[in-house]
Amino acid sequence: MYVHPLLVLRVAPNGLDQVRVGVTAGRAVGKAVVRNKVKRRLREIARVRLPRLRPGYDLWWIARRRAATASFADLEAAVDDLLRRAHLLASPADSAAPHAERSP
RNA sequence: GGGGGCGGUCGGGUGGUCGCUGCACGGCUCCCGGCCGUGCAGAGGAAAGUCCGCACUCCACAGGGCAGGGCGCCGGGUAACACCCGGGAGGGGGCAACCCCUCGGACAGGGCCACAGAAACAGACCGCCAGCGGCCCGCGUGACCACGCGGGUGCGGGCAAGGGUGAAAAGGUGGGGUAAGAGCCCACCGGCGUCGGGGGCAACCCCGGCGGCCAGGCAACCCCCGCCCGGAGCAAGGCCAAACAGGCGCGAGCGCGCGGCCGAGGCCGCGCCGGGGUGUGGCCCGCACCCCUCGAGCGCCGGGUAGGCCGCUUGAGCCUGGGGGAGACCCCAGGCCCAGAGAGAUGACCACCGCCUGAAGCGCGGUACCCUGGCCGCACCCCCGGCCAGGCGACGCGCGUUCAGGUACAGAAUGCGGCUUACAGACCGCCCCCGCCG
RNA sequence: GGGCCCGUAGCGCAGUUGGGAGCGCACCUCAAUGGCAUUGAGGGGGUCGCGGGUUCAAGUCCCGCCGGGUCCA
Repeated sequence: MYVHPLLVLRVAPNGLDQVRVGVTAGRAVGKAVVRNKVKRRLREIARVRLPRLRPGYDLWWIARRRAATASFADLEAAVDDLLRRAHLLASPADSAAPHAERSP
């Protein structure tokens, strides 16, 4: 589990040769309009980065309260920060294995 | 020009790149399924809150009643409503246009009305009034004892006008009447009841007559009267149906050797041979695993979980035109198909335009004040006053180039009719008030 | 999609035949102590979640909103 002021990222190996992504925005984020918007933005950000991700893991993005007022660029920066810290980018320079937690 | 009232409409647009959901067509792939391409469509006036009413589905139900809940002036609209329209009565706000609130019953009964006050629904505290009895005080006649008048006090009565309390106290004014008074009686006014006439479908309104002043409030306290309501909810409900468990059937050794146990004939473990089956694979061999009567595996059956499909979007539907009605609304004709997701589809990055607010800019109008010049008056000048011309211009209106900011409330989940709540702003029609000009 | 409960002082809570807004802790002042704690005496502090309505009078009754919690399918 990796934590950022805007987001929480949980990672678990899925035993497949692909990446699966889930997005959550709970009631603390806001009303339905705000929650839907945050989830749409997170899906878009994850979709663009999909081909650059290390396969074999499930990614669970959880929006925190301050994500409701964050800009799109702020969310992008948060996602990139968490991906880097989780060693999930499939670049050859970073070859360390991600620290996967037990599946909940 | 400014401010306001009522009714109604809209609530961003166009284009590009990368993406999402559904449907149709075409293509690819070995089936299930999936992929690619093209085209079309893809959130709201409140989709919201879930406060009412329906449709729909399942369960229950002969009929009636009880309990519980809701509604409550009259007429109309509607599938129905606690909604809507029109009207009525009472109360309130606003100069006005107009807006808001209330609506069966208090002689069917029960209950409550704090504090204050005599009394809160029935009466007498201070009072007012005569009568009776003794005593006290004062005044007058008179000899201090008697008599008369007035006052105080006591007793049993009459009265309800005045004072005072309170949110609320037995109608108001005037007159008659009385020991004092009182609707006790009379006139008028107000209210109630009733009768007659007129208007209105009705609630109700208007006019006239008569009657007696019989007399509080709260039913958003219980209650009474009238009307309405069976329960649950699309996770309703229906269809298909893995895995595991269950039932039935089919189903290949009662082989050999070694070891152990004991009731001496079997049981258990291991190995070998044979056979059956599953997986891998296009098929055979091979390999791995399971089983051979305490049974692997296969087939069938019922209920049905995970999961999938239907329900699921053609409907009290939308648009246009015509007609009826005061309106809500209804009728007719023609045309249209307009989201259907399933952790829940509209996003991201721009470009241009639109709308609103503010600042600067330009143009037009230009009264007051100020500056300059000229003329006139006092007349030699200054000062002062008046008139004319020019300049600067608070301010108003218009224009649209520039810059900055803003562009709300809010996301369908079975559908529909209402109610309530949130909302940047824009537009249309009618009406009211104020100011200015003609 | 339905059912129920709560909101009162800074915090935790009472408040029924509708008429006084209260209790404990905390806070302030004074006393006691050399000082602190304990203790004793006194005191301040409230849009009763918000807005309407019924009533003479509403924390209490009725209606509509807002926030929080909980249960069932």
